[in-house]
Order: sequence, then structure tokens, then C-alpha cells
Amino acid sequence: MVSEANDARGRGRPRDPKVDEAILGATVAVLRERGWSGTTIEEVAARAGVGKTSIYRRYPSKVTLVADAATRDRESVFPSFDTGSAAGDLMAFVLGSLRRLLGSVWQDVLPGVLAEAAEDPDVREVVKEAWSWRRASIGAIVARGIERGEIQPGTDPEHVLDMVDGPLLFRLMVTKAPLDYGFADQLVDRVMRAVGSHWR
Amino acid sequence: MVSEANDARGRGRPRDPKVDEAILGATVAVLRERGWSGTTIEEVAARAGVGKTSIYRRYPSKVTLVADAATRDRESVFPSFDTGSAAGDLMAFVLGSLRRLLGSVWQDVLPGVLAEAAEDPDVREVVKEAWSWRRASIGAIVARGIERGEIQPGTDPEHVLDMVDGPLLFRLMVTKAPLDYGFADQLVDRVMRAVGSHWR
Amino acid sequence: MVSEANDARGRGRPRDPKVDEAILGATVAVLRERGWSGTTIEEVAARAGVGKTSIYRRYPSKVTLVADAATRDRESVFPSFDTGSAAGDLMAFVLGSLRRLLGSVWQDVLPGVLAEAAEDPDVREVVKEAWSWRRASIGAIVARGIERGEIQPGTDPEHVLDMVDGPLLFRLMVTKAPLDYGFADQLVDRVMRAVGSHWR
Amino acid sequence: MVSEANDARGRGRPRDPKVDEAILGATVAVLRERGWSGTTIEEVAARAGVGKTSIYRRYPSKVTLVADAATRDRESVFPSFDTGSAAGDLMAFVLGSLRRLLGSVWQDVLPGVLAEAAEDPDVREVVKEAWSWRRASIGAIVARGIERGEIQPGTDPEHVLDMVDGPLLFRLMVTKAPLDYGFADQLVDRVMRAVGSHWR
DNA sequence: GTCTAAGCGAGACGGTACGTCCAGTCTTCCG
DNA sequence: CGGAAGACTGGACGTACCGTCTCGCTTAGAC
Repeated sequence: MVSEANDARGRGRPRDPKVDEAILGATVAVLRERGWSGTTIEEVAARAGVGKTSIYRRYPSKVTLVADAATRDRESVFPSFDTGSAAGDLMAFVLGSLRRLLGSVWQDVLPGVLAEAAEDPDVREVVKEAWSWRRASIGAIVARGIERGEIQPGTDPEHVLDMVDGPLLFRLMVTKAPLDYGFADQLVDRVMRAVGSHWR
Repeated sequence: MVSEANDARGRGRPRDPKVDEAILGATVAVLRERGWSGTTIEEVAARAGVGKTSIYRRYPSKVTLVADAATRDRESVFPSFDTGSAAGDLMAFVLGSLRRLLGSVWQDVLPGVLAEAAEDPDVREVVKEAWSWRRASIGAIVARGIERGEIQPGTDPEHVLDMVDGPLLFRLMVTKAPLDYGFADQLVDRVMRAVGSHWR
Repeated sequence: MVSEANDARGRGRPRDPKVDEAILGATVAVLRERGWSGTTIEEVAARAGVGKTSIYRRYPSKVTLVADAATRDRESVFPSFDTGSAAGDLMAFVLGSLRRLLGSVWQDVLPGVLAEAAEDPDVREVVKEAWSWRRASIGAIVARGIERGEIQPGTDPEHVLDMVDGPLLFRLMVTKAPLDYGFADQLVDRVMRAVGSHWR
Repeated sequence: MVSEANDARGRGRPRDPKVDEAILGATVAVLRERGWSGTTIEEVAARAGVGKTSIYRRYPSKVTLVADAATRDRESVFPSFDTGSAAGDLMAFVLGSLRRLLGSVWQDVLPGVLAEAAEDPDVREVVKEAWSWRRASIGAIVARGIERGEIQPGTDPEHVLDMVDGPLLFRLMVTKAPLDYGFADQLVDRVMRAVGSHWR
């Protein structure tokens, strides 16, 4: 997400990668102890031992900074491996998601980021980008499932994403219901009932 | 949510109901044209021709004000009538939800409110409260379905809520995918496959 | 110079005179220990235990704040009393001026204020205002001198002001030559030679 | 004032005189359209098509840059020629001063430079240096006048400088009264009355 | 003909202060 | 005493420059 091809190799002093690191590190630290709304650019800058300018030069807004920091906090992406069955793949994906989510700052910042995204199209773009790997993973799982005959041909991966991430988000942001193994199990069961060829 | 019972009938000048109205009206107007984060108590007060004090006397925070205003914007609650079948009841519920949501300020306001709720337990309480009628409606639908033998006994209404409001929220806040008749149809189909006794 | 008729007696909380005092006091203190350019609104606010807003509400700029503070620092105006002779009056005026100037913050801030005045017409107005009592004093002295026959009729007080404040300013800002009794003596002598009827 | 002797003739690339020119030209331009305080090193650099470093390599501060630029803007120094009488010499000097002053950026820049000088001893040195030719000119005029018997022996040229540059500065910075022929005439008259042997 | 120190434009760096905006509270007067 | 007005403290915002520091390059005298 760092983007803007750094190999512009334009003239002038190049950006110091240590500063990049310091900013992201400080951002994660502040997020952890102050939460989304308690996080200010000012404090991040102070904590990173960096001028505010150096942050604004890299990120146009708090939300882009935080999104980048959260993305890097843990390597949020994990391999979508082939377990041999669609249900297995899904289970692995859901459990992996939960594990990463619960351990990272994403859990704290997601509501704030999504709120911002609702108002700013640029942020929306960032969010979509950040979600694309999930879309891709589900797509792969569904494709393999169809090949194996476990999932109905013509199944739209987007709907599967609705079924997986929808309840997850709902619990995270509204009901605060637990995101545990039982939840994952039910999720997989529902998906397989909805799009499976001969589930149970 | 209109604040505490006004019939304290204490001494002194009673609250002016015109002020209540002016505040709520101005809040909705400002929300519509500035969005959640662009809405400030200051502007609402100015627009309503009211002192900031008169707002703070009624609402402890922006989020409670907005929640009240949004709730009244359209009567967001609607009766959950009995259509004769579980699938019909669900369809009615989902379509009603969509109709109310898409026409009201809730749609603009929800992400912001949920973000606030993630950090402030008081707000979380408000949100839970605001969601309770949906929980109740789903509960009633499920109960009738079980009675009729359409829905598996022991079905947890909470899971059904996950399946209905989860994707809805996900589309609203993340993918911005359409919330239309087709979506509603799929939603109902999935729910019935997941918890129906002999769907299709 | 506080101006803006406070007796608008409009509704709303009236300005707190303690805040006025705190601001001016802090300004003088900061000026003394940091000098003109080292004085920041930020520090004045902090020192006064006052929000920056409360300063900006009263003064549109640093220079107006400082001008007001300096004016009040010592009652810079002093009575122009009648000593019986034009030379005596002038001497009293010059010595009084020196005494007040050297003891107040004016000495430190004058260059900065005048620099600002050179660029901002509003500030120029403030300066003119602040100088008007000197113009008036000289005017009175000249008038009395003409009456007594000591000063040539038709003498323009403005020129006398040139002769008095010009060298004073020049020494203060350029040569840093001493502003002492000898200087005052010479000043008076020159003025009397230039506009006196029969000096020496 | 062009900075230190360039004939160090050390190794390395010599300074590009085009850069010198570009900097000074841009400085004058920016001074004219933005005034003293609106002039920033950053803009001068941009306007000159030059790196900030190239300016800082030549001038340690804004004030030295500006002083140099202003000095070169017009050849501010002019010969103090012998007109045959002290009054004539003085008149020539004053009129020359006015002519140079009013046409150059000095007029805009002087207040700012003097304000800086009030706080920074290094700048004060620069100012004193810049004023020395005036001191010298007046000295020469006074010396010739004494020789001719027109000016009282023992007259301190410094006082004459007070009487000439004082009112000039005062009008320039405080009263904004006109600096015209009449003013010059009065100035000369006053000086001659104050230090002349038998004026009129 | 290399070497090499200095100059060059560009622009990132840590900082500081700016003036603005809101939050939520407090204080006045009017009805 | 309720309500409107608006001043209060406080703190983050995003901007603008400061003066310093790399960068990769050019220039031209010294070797």
C-alpha cells in the first residue's frame, strides 16, 4: 500500500526508510494504547521522533496512515492453502481470519476506518484494496470447490464473501458476540448448505 | 430516547417542545448535507436557532443526538406481520428494512455511530437498544416458523440475525454492493437453507 | 485601546476582565524575557493560563496585542505640565519620554511594531493612535511658547515632533547612542534654535 | 558585502556568478511584491530557480541576503561632492539620499531590517556598516564647513547625523509624512541654525 | 586524463508557530 | 428557573517556513 513507485528516482534527497518504519511503528503503538479516535497525528509524530511534515508528506490523512499501519501490523494476508475439501478450505480461511484479526490492531481500527470510508471515496478505495485479498481467497476456494463438484457451478464468490465477512463484521461492530471456533463452524456450515452440492 | 420523563413537573419554566423539534429538524438537515463527521453541535445549534446549552441539556453527546434524530427521521420501526410462512415473513422483514434504511439518514449515519460505539460503552448500549426491535422481530418470525414446522426447532434467532444483518451491514459499509430485491431474495434463500426444515 | 464599546450589553457571557489582565500580564512578561520576535501567542496563552482562542477573540494579531500590552505596561502617558518656559516644557517632555521609554517594554518592542506597521495599514493606525498623545503634548508646548513670545508664530508642531522623536528613534534603532541627559539637552537646544524667537 | 573574497581559489567548482545574480534579482522581485515579512528564502529560491542551499551558502540569514540585495538594487551610495558651501553640501546630500531611498527597495525593507537589528547583534553590525558611508559623508561635509568657517568648530558630526537621519527615519517609519524638497529644505535650515556660525 | 573538492537543484528531515475549529463547560441576562 | 447567547479552557488540525541534511550530478583546477 506504500505505492507511489519510489523508483521515480527523481532528484532530491530520497525518503528515509527508517522514518517510514518509525512512523508505522509509532502509529501501531498509539493505536493500541489510545484507540482509533484517541490517535492523533501529533502524538504519532512525537512518538516516532519525526516531524509532522514527514507524516503528511506520506499520508494525506489519518485514515490512510492507520490503514497502512494496520495492514503491516501483522502480515494480515495468509496463504489460502488447499486442504482437500471446500469445507476444509473455508474453515482454514475463517479460522485464519479470526486469528489475525483478533491479534492485530485491525480489530480496534476497523470501525473508524469504515466510518471514514463511508464519507470519503478515496478511503473507500483503500478499503476495497485492503479487502481484495479476501475476495481473491474466497474466489480460489470456490473455484476449487466447483472443480471438485462440492460447490454448485455458477456460485458467485461475492455472495460467499457476504456470508463470511458479513456476520463477522456484524459481530465485531454491533453485537460483540464471540468470534470463536463455534462461530466459524456455523459459518462454514451455512455456506455449504447455501452453495454446496450435496452437503450432509 | 427523548431523554428523561418530562413530567417531573418540577418548578420553573417547562421545556419548550418547539426547541425539541427545532433541534431534531436541524440535526437531520445538517446530517444530510454534511454527513456524520461534518455534523457539529455548533452548527446544529446555529441552524436550529438554539443555544448549544439547550442541546447539551437534552443529549449528553453528539451520538445520542444523532441516534435520536435518525430514529425519528422515519419511523424506522415497522410491524412484523404474519404472512403465513417463515420465508414470507423474512422477506417482508428484509424488504421493509431495506426500504426504511435506504430512505433515511441512518444509512449515512450508521458507520459513524458504530465507530463511536466501538470505543464508548455508553454508545454501545444505545446501539444495542436501537437494534433490539430487530432482534425481537427475528425472534418472532423464528418462533412462528418453528411452530409451523418450517424451521428447525432449537434454531438460535441470534444466528439468523447474523445471517440477515451481517451481509446487509457488509454491503452497506464495505462493498457498497446493491441492497435490492435480488439481494433480499438470496438472503431469505440462504437463511431457509441454513435453518429450514425442508426448504426446496 | 481596548475599544469596542463593551457596553454592547448584548446577551451571552461577558468577557472576563481577569482574562484581560492575565493576557496583558503574560504578554509583558514574555516580551521581557524573550523579546519581540521570541514572543509567541502560544506561549502567552500558556503563561496566562488561557486558551489561544481567548487571545484571538480580543486581538487580531500579535502586534495589536503587544501594542496594547506595551501601552499599559507603564502608564506611558504623562502630564505635560507648564514649567513657565518653552525650553523648560520641552526639557520636561523629553526627559519624561526617556524615563518612560527606557523603563518599559516599549523600548524592546518598538522596532518590531514599526516594522509591522510598515506593511499593515491597520497596525499603522494603531501606531498613529499610540503616538497621538505626543503630538498633542508638543502641540500644547508650542502653543504656549508662541503665546509667550518664545516661539516663532506659525511654527508647525509637526516639525518640532520631527526634531524631537526623529533623533530619539534614530538612536534607539540605529546608532544605539545613549539616550541621556546630555542628549535631551542638545535636543532642546536645537529645537529652540530652530523655532525660538530669540534663543540665547 | 558580497561575502568573502572569492579568490580563495581553492579546488572544487567555483561559484556560478549567474546564480549570484539570479538570487539577488529574485530577492528584489519578491521584496517588491511581497514586502519584507512576506519574503521567504523558500520563495526566493524557487523564483531564482535555485536550491535553498545555494542561498544559505552565500548568506547566513534572510536579513543579510536582503541587505545585500537592497544595497545593489540601486547603487545606494553616491559621491558627496563639494558644492562650495556647507548648506549646499548638506542639501545635495539630503536630496541624493531621498532620491536613492525612494526609488529602491530600501524603503520597504528598512523597518524590517532595523527590527531584526534590534534583536540580533550580528545584524546590528551589518546595519552599522551599511550606515557608515553616511556617517563618513556627513563627517566630510562638517569638516569642510568648519574649515570654511561656516560651521562651529568642535561640532560633533554624530549630532548632525541625528538631525538629518532622525527625522528622515521618523517620517519613513512613523508619520509617513512626505519626504520631499520642502522637507529637505527645512532639514538643512535646522542643521545650519543649530551648528552654523552665522546662518542668516 | 584522471582525480577530487566544491557547487549545483531538488527535496526530505526535525521543528516551531501559526490561525482555525469544535468540544464541552460556565456565566450572564431575559422572560 | 428555562432558554439563548456567547465567552471560557483546551487541544488537534493541517499549513508554511525555518535551517540542515542528503542525494546524484556538473564543473574545473590540481595532479
